[in-house]
Amino acid sequence: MTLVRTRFAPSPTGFLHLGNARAALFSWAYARHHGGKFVLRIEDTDIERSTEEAVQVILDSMAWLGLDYDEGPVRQTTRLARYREVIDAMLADGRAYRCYASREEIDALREQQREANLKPRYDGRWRPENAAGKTPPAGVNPVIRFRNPDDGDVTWHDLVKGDIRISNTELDDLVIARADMVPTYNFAVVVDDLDMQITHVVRGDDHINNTPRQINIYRALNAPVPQFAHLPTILGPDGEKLSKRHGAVSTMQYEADGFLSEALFNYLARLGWSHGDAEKFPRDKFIEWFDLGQVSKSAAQFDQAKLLWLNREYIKEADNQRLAILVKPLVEATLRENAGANAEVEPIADTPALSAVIALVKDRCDTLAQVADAAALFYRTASSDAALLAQHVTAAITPALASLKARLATVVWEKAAISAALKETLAEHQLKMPQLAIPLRVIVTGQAQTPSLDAVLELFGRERVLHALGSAL
RNA sequence: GUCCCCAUCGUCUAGAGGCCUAGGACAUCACCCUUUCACGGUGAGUACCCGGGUUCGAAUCCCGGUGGGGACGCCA
Repeated sequence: MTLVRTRFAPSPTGFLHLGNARAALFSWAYARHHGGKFVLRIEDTDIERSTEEAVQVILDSMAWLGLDYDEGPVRQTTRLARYREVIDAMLADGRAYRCYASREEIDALREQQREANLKPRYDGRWRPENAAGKTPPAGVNPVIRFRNPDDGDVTWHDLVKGDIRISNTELDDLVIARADMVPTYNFAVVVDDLDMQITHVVRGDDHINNTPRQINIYRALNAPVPQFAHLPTILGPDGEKLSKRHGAVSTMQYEADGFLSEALFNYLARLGWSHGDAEKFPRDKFIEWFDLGQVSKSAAQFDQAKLLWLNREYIKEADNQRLAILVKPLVEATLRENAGANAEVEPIADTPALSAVIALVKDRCDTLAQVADAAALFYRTASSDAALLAQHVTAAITPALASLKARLATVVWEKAAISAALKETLAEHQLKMPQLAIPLRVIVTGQAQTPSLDAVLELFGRERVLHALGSAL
């Protein structure tokens, strides 16, 4: 029984969108489930577009989601000599050859084929047998092409999609090294997966069409072919493919938007994979249950509403101290925003304790951003809203408010006693709770809707409540 | 255009020939609870793409359409 080794091999050319993140997640889970190893490789052979920032984003995203790797990150640009070595060997015995065709020439060929309703394919014009009489044009650095088999089929049993067969007549001699000798994707992956002894290649199904080319290279290298598992695409809310230029959102954006990483983890795990009726499960259950056989074959549409539901669920059960740490900067940002851009805003007060505030408000929040908004109420000086006051604090209710104020001045300051004071006032003035509660909310908090009033008053503190009542009456 | 992949409620999915008058979850709607807003509880509606086979019997197997997605780079 060979050890399972999987890898995640993103290219650092922008942010890591959800499709990539899920490929990483499934690849990671497969290795973890089987007690294998998970390798991170940075595919940075596209030197033009690869950036250091993008590498960092990949690292950050994986760390946030808790996808730990056993080896790497290995950068392809550090392995150039190795690719060169393999290419030289292939060149030496004709498994690969130099092609001197210019880009313009190839473009023209493709154009011509498209017009004839043919699939654009390289025609083998610099294959040794065709180039016999030709002299390489002076000053042209050739690209290296892989000599693909001319006939026969390439077949493999995909662990997600099942048996797939593609005819070699559909393929052509692909470029494996650019004119500057930097290898291209299809070649570098094979050499890397080989050298890193990857046993299971788990990746997006947009790579299905690359797979037969890669299998042919494995064969040319006389190397064992790994197992392949091609995951279905994640579609955006509009049913379009998620891509960097179309509606895709960076994984880290979800953190910024107030999602808990366990919620995104769970959502991504459940998107395109299932375990019976299980909807909400922790990461260790996912590892225990995960297998490629349960991955669905068809593309899945991203559903923000369901992610929000999971986020709400995880917020509800999250430790309040932990939430307080995550939410504090958001509350301060909200206060700063309310105060105006230039205003000095001090760090939020210690009383009431942020964790206590969060405990009270979190039930009604989908995101940490909403938690912060709700919590900010307890830390800003009540901005009295004249219109709301006029609407709710009528002459009819002032006597009751006054007697409540008197009671609150002496009552023991805790929820039950405050509640009792409210009820006594109601009885005395023959009122229903909403008749008193809403004006009081408006006076104390500046808004008509808040969590349970007794709890809100308790957290606001006697001083602030009496002060607010004093200025309103 | 050529090739490849896919097809169950609006969405994610369960379903491996009879257990399916198709189950769960999100969303929606209704009712209940209620100190407002929420939370919570109960319930409802909504789906097997179409057409042919195979079979005593098909959401499940086969073929053909249709629809969607992907690939066809000196990108990955």
